[in-house]
Amino acid sequence: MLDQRLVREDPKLISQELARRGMQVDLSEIQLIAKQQRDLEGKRSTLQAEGNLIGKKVGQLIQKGSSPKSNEVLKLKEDGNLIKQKVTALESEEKGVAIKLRERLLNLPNLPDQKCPNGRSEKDNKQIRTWGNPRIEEGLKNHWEIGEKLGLFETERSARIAQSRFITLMNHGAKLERALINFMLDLHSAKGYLEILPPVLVNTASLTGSGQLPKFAEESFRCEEDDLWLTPTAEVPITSMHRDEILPSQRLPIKYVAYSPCFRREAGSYGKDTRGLIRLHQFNKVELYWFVNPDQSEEAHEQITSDAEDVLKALELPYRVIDLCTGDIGFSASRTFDLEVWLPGAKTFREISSCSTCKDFQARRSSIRTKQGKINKLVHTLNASGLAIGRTMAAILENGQQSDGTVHLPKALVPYFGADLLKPESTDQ
RNA sequence: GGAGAGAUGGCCGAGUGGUCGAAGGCGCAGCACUGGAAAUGCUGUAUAGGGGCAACUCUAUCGAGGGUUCGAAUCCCUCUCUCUCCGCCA
Repeated sequence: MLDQRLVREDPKLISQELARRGMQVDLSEIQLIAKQQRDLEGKRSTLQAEGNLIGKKVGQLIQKGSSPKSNEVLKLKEDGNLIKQKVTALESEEKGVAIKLRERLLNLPNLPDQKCPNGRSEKDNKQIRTWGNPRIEEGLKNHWEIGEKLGLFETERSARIAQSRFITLMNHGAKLERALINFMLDLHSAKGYLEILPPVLVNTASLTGSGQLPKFAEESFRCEEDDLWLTPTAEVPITSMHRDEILPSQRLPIKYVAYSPCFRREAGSYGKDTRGLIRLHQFNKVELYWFVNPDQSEEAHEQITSDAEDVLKALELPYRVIDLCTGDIGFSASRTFDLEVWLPGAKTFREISSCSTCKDFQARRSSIRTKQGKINKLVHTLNASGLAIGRTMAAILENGQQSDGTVHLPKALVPYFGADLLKPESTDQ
């Protein structure tokens, strides 16, 4: 959410910055609403001050022995009633305006960072750096071909169990998924991240707090009868961990690592990535999340990105880092670095982690502040996948594939998986 | 699911119609005392919004929403949540 003070005082700046996202937003109306709200509040509180004074006078008179039915008291009561009527009217008007204002504000995305490169689509994203040597050969297989041959997962039966875009991992596939989750959690915990395992059903306030609602309701699965939603990312429950809190400045930064399953409806992506592990309604992810002092979010952004990169390095997976342009960053983000892993079978780089700074955008929606001296300031929040597990498995399969049909596993995984090679097993059911 | 109890500031806890944003304690911060500390003493210590260069000031907030009243933490209604016991259950 944007600061309503900024909306009142400098709407031009907002429309200018949103234009960098490719949005043409006329803020004159919302500015008007914001001003209206403040004027009503001013009028109302002045009136209330008068009313309070009358109340005090009546109390004093009665305590000094005046009769509650004396003319003086009756006159004051009458005045009080008059004011009460006016206040009630103003209040209901103010409430309506405030709700309208909040609605509008909740639908506006974050302002892009000054350093976020201008652009209209992913074509305008900037590559920052690359790591590793992408394996480029003809005849390499896609990860689902490898996985199916090795009996790692089951696609068709999963559609029977649930729908398309669900997967059932089996045998070594299930074990590899588990190994990856544990490996990543351990790697990040060792760096000082506090591990949490949050609820995956979250309420409407949580989804609103991190920015998924109200605008993207069609992206999440919903349990209508309970006002609960399946979380699309652990970012949602983690943000709400500290909703409505004031965090002591010396406690910051707070760094969490969370494993959670994630659920996305993937509305509007019919026919895209229908095979394999890339785009599923349910997938596993290890998420990194920071709450920081507002003046430290830029360094934090570099650091959280580098922490996510460390996973790819440890897994020996070539990747590149992309600075998303203003037209491609998400709703809550101010700046985003995507990590894209090389998939030699698909001969392409695929997003495997999104590292964003939301600055005070989520903090304002969720009311998360920190005390700096006497002043309370909104904290800044950052999140990064560290990493998406399914896509990591896809990358491992495609990068580690060998001509004999086996898959070589990165050394770092051996203690978790128990072997350095995936091969067809006779234990298949 | 059944029965009961409760929700007050960072925490504990008092307050059942009048000047209460709220006693007292704990915690925290500053000052004094000390060689330094402990102990002690004094002072200060909620949040949001508005006005003012500032000192400061106005309004709201005692789980949430409504009502009664000139006036509500206190009375009435509705809801939510928490706790205890019983039942069921991974």
